[in-house]
Amino acid sequence: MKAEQAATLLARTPLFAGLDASELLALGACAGRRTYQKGEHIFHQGDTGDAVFVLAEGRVKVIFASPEGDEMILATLQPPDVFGELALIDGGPRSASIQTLEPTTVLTLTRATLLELIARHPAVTDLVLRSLGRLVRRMMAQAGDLVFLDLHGRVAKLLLRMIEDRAAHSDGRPSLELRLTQSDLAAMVGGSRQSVNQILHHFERRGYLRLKGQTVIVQDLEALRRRAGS
Amino acid sequence: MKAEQAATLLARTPLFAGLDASELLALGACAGRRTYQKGEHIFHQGDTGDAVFVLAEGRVKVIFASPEGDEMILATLQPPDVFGELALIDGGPRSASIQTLEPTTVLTLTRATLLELIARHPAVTDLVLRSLGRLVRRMMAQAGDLVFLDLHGRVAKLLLRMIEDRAAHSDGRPSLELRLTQSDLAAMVGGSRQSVNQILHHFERRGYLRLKGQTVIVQDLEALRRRAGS
DNA sequence: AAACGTGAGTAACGTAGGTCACGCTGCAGT
DNA sequence: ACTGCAGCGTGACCTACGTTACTCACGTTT
Repeated sequence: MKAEQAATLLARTPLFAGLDASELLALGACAGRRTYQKGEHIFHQGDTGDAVFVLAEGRVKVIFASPEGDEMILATLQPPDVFGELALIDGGPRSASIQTLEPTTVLTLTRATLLELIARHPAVTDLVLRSLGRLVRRMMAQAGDLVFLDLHGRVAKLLLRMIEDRAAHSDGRPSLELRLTQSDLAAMVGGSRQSVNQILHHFERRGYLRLKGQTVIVQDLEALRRRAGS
Repeated sequence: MKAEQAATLLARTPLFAGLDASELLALGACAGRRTYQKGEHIFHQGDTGDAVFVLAEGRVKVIFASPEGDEMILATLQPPDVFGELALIDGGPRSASIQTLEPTTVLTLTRATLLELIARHPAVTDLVLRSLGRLVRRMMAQAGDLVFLDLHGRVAKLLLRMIEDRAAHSDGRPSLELRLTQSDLAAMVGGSRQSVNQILHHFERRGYLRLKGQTVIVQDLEALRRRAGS
C-alpha cells in the first residue's frame, strides 16, 4: 500500500526511473517516511548523514551557511527531487541544511539499502554519477554568475530559471507563483532584501514583468533574457 | 618503459592509488602522452571530450569563462592531479578550459579504457564518486566565499589555501612561491588586478606577509586566518 | 640601441549595492 | 480591540570595488 505509493514516486525520479516495477516496490517497502511542518529543518549542515531523501510533498530550500551565520540559498526543491546524496557518497558531513517551505513529507532511503540496490543494478551508479555531475555544473554556473553578473542580472536569471521548471502558462504570458519571500530571493542571488525589492520594481517599471503579491507575470521574456546575459 | 613511468604516476593519484601493480602497468600501457608549451590550451570549455587527463609535469589553470569572454580561474593544478572527469561521466561538453602555466606533459586515458577498468575494478567507481563529491564541495565553498567574504577575505583565503598544499617552509615561516601573475590571482578571487595588488600591499603594511617578486613569505598566519574568516 | 611587451605599483573617480532606519499592510493570537 | 510579527516599500547614507589612466622596471626582439 504505502510501498506502492512510494514506488510510483520513485519511478518519477531520474535516479530510479530505470528500475522495473518489482524492484521499485521492493525499494518502496524499504523506504521510511517522515513529515515536517512548515519551517522545520530536515537536516543541518555539518550533521553526519547516511540517508538520501526523496521529496514526496511540499517544497524545501537548500541553505548553505557561513561560519558567521550568514545564509545563502542554493536551490529550492519540489517533488520528485532527491537530496542528501552528497554526504552519502563520501561519508562526509552534510554540506548544506534543508528547511521546509511548506508542510512536507519525504521518503528516506538508508545507505545500506542503496548499496544493496546498486549491487543488484550497477546502472544506478551511473545515474548517481550523472546527478552529481549536474550538481557540479550547476554550482560552477552559480559561481560564475556571482562574478560575471551584477545583481540585476542575477535576479533576472533566477526568475528565468524558476520559470523554466515551474511555469504555469496562464493565457500565453508565463506567470510564476514564487511562494518565496523577497528575503529568500535575496539569499538566492547573494544580495540584500532591499536591493532585490528595488530590482523587481525596476523590472516592473520597465515593463519586463508585473508583480502581484508573490506572483510574477512576465511580459517581456526577451528583455529579461537580455538583462540576464543569455 | 613508458608504461612503467606512467604506472608510478598513476599510483600517486587518489583515483588509481588502490590498484595493484599489474593493473597499473596495463593502464599505463593504454595511456597516451602529450606535451604542451607554456600558455597552450589542453581543451576548451564547450568541447566534447571523452578523455581524462593526468598531469605528469607542469602546472595548469582551470578557466571558466562567461559567454561575454570574462574569465574566472577555478583552480590551478599540479602533478599528480587529474582533470577532465566531469565531461566524461555525463558525456556533456567540457565545463571549463585548461591552459598550461608552464611546459606541461599529461597522460590521457580514454573513456573506453576507463570503462574497461571499472568493469574489472568496481571500487574505482567509488573513488570517482568521491572525487566528484570533493568537486561539489569545493564549488559550494567557492560560491559561499563569493557572497560571504569581501575581496580582502577572499585573497587571504586564497593565500592560505595555496600555502596548505604547496608550502615550502623555509626557516619556520611558511613561504609560498606563487608563480602566478597578479592578474591570475585576481581571476581566482573574482576581483580586478589592481585591487589584488592593493590588498597584497595592505597585508604587507600590516605585517601579515612580505612580498618578494612572485613569492610571499607569511609572517602572521593567524592574522590572515582571521581576515579570511576562519 | 631602439622598440616593444609584460608585469607591477599608484592615483582619481564613479557607482553598485550594502546598511540603517523608517513607515505601511495584513494576519494571528490574546 | 489591542498587540505583536512577518513581509513589503522607500529613503539617506557610505564604502568597497571596478574603471581608466598613468608610471616604472624588466626582458626579448629587431
